[in-house]
Amino acid sequence: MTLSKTSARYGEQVPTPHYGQPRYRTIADELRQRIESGVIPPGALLPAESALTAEFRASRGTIRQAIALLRAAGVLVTDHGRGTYANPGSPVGDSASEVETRERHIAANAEIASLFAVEVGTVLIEHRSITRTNGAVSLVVVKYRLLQLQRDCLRVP
Amino acid sequence: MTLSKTSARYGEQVPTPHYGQPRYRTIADELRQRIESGVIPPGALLPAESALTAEFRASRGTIRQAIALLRAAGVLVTDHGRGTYANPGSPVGDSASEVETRERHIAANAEIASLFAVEVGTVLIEHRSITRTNGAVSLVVVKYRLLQLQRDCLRVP
DNA sequence: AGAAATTTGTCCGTATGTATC
DNA sequence: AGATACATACGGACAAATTTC
Repeated sequence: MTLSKTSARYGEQVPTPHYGQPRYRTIADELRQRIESGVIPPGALLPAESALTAEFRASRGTIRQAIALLRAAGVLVTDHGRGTYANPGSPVGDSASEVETRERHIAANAEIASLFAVEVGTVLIEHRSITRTNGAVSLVVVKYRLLQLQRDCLRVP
Repeated sequence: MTLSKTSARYGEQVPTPHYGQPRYRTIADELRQRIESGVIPPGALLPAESALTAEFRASRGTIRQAIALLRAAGVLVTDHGRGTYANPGSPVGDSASEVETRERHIAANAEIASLFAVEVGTVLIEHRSITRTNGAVSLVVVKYRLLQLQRDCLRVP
């Protein structure tokens, strides 16, 4: 029911709710900014997870989720008993972009239905892809395709 | 070493130790095999996380780690309140297909505006792509981009 | 070389929010 | 509106790799 804006700010303890951005993404953005701004130079070790836990007042799992995000983006590298450090060999370091995708079934509206030459209300697959560059949404891609089962593509073992 | 009694076999449940492969990877391999072997056909929903928890006798976090692995590999797709299913796989790309594209400027509606975090009515670039396979429309892709990128690349070293 | 401390890896259980059916 | 299912977050425990003493 679309609750009005709760004036909850981060930095304090949030029980569980994720307003707007989840906590781990906020932390990831903060860490990436530190790297891009030079606070954490390339190759330098980040504070230990236990330290980040204390600083961001988040659980270790949440910190690790944030780190995993940046590791997947190639921004960070982690060695087992050693630590996590800023990847010295990141191409631009700046244009790190993450893609978030999502698929769902939808009923075709008039516009889409006419494109596919099907009846309005026909179930289609909608594939959404949101690309964030430096944390900001830079590209949105929406794909539509028919729900028909594809007998043409067979998996090879 | 010299501790020859590290065996906490317990029969079925492993308390914490990870022998050889971590548990979540073993589970991921098992799930992948089910998909490739056809036990879980493309597009079919996987059992819910709660069900997998019971079947593999693992915690939900571990199940989710396994699923995340396959999702990153493009094997699985997850919808929020719906479920996780085997990725139907590659789009068409089968027989002769033609692509028709068009690009134009549009004003952001409420939905798109919120995604980009801009005001409704902001001018965006819309790129449409219609793919016809054997004459019939099989795929429609709509991309949205900001008209001006904000202070991204092009940094002086 | 060995032992302890540090740090990341894995796993569990629980609670609550949010989206979908 | 209720049930179901995924998402986020917390806290604790132990394992494994590395560093330090």
